[in-house]
Amino acid sequence: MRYALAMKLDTFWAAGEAEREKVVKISLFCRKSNLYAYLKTRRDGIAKSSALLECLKKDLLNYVQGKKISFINYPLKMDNCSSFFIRIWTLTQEIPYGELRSYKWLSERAGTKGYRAVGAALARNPFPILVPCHRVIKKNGNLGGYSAGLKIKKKLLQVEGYLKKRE
DNA sequence: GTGTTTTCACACT
DNA sequence: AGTGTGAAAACAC
Repeated sequence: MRYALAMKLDTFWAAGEAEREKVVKISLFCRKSNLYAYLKTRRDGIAKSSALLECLKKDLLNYVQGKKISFINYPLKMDNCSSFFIRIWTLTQEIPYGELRSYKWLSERAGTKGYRAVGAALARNPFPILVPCHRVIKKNGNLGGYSAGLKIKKKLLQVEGYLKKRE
């Protein structure tokens, strides 16, 4: 059975999907209409919610209010993904709350010079926030990209205290 | 600043 | 098996 839950997180929206006590996917949207469109496409065969998702919702709501929540203990469904992607996502999970790392740092950690391949792996991260890819930015200090839009990346960095406000 | 090269995994054909 | 494309980096002007 597959479960889904949608929620408003301060300035943006999120949907979570779970399956057998594992998180399958998190989706972030900057507009409510995008969330609705997304839910519409995957309505059939999805039950309302689950204990795991309710717990996650509570944590996420606390997180966007500035509490130092760790998502490291949430079981994530990463099988059927390439081992390279899994390695990158796992290393990303090790970045502590309140710290930034560069794509280069992640590459070296993964033992590769394929900086852009690392970016591609983060671009397809199915678990934004839980796998804190927003803490990975460019070496020169620019933000790099974000799958759900830079606006949300900025917001998350703001929540964790890197950015004062603005932009 | 801009332009070019290096670098790698992945999705295409 | 070959080609193009990135959420990058380094180096050259």
